[in-house]
Amino acid sequence: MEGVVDGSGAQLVVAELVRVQGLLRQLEAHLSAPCSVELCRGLAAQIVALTDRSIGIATRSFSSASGGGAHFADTAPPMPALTSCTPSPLSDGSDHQPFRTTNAKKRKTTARWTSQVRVSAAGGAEGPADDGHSWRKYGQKDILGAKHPRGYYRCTHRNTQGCTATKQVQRTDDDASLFDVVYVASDSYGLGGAGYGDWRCCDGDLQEVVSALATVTSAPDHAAMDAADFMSYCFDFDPAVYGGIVGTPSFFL
DNA sequence: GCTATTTGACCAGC
DNA sequence: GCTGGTCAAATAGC
Repeated sequence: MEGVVDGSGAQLVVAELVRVQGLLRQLEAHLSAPCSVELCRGLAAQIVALTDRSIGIATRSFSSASGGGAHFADTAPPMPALTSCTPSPLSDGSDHQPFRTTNAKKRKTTARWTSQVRVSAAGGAEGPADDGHSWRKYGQKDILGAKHPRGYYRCTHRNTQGCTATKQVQRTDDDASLFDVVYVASDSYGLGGAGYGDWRCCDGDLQEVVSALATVTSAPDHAAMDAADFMSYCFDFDPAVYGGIVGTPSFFL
């Protein structure tokens, strides 16, 4: 069996496989030492998600090159289900910047990466559905021109494991059942161009969110990624858990 | 008593 | 000086 993969697709697949290899090594290390079941489970979930994505990327590459000798499309598994992601006002092609290096530094001088999504409240809850990570609220602020205050959350493991991720949650002005959630990662642990291998936070899911941000920024063909790829990278999106991300940001650097 | 949340104050960037 | 992000003391819930 043979196939032809276009260059960008091949690069993405290779990048994914490198990540899989790294995760497997982490898992192997944990298996030979005292290990949190949750941590190992998180690593396994990441490996599964990455392999799914690799297959999906390869499938699309083969499909796009169908006129040039692709042969895998009819046998490869489908892409992970991300079809619940629909366009939102956040990705309307305006100058909105859902994923960016933040130039406007405030206080912190380290580089920061943000990822913004719009999520719906779970059953009319006060806030967006639990995203599966551990957050602790540390502040709330009325924002000029906004009808609703913005809540500030940091990783629960900030003090114990040096996890520096934060997120901001704000109810949208036009629809009280929707929330804009901004995840923020800093490069305190070498995220800036150095990959994602220096995490000390044991919250596997959160670790993946932020490490994914760094991986995307350093991916060789990140510009070719679409919104589904982005969400897949950043959240391993599970609508059953997250309560429905109704908007996926356009990819931006 | 411990942990999480609230909220006013403080600080830095513009 | 204004605004947004963070700090930290006070408070609430378990």
